[in-house]
Amino acid sequence: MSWGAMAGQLRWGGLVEEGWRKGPWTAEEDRLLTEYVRLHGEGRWNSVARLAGLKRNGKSCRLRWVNYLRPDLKRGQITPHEESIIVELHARWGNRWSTIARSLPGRTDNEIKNYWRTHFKKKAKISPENSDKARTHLLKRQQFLQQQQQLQQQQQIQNQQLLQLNQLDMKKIMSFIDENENKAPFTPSYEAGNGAPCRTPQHNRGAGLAI
DNA sequence: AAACAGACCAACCGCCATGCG
DNA sequence: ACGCATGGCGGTTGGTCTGTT
Repeated sequence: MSWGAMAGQLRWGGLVEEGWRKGPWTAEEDRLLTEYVRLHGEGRWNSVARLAGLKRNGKSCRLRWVNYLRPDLKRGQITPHEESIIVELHARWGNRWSTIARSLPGRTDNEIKNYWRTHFKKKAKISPENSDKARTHLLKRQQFLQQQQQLQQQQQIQNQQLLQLNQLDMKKIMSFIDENENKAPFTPSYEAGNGAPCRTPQHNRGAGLAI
């Protein structure tokens, strides 16, 4: 565990009122949530705690999935093209981040919001005398981020290949379950048992789910 | 080498909209 | 029509990382 995660757990005290955990997510929690969504689909977030054995409230689970775990997320630096779209759409819609995010596949409202705040909100504060410094600073940082992005892209390709393999496996498992439903009970290691994969269309109205 | 400043981003909170009984 | 549960959205906070002084 990283120092950050440790600090987070110390700060948040692990368990809080009603037994819900707060603070940074662990790899194990991510795994449980991913597994839950793969089996039950998105939605019914308040059931996640019960069904996946997570000590997180529904809101926290949804946020984690939407902003971080979704397989279709495009990680890494915002491209100049995306930036121009953000600028244009912000001029049109203002701070309607989820609306803007709908026009940028793979980007979340949170990501765009953060990007806007750091790149544009503060630009107004940059005075002429220190704008050069800021520019070179930004340039160096962007070079660094570009390197990071290349690494992440490589990793993402590997992850997607892995995911495809997993999905194939899941299909096999699900068809196996279907075939054997009345023969032998399938008991995964976590509680996925009450069989209510309720993903209604009306639950997909938010930006996070729209592609 | 250490202190500091700023950028970045994950995660939380509160409010609001919607669906359902 | 009403109240409750749930989910979505925007704003904010706080920790980490990196570059600068």
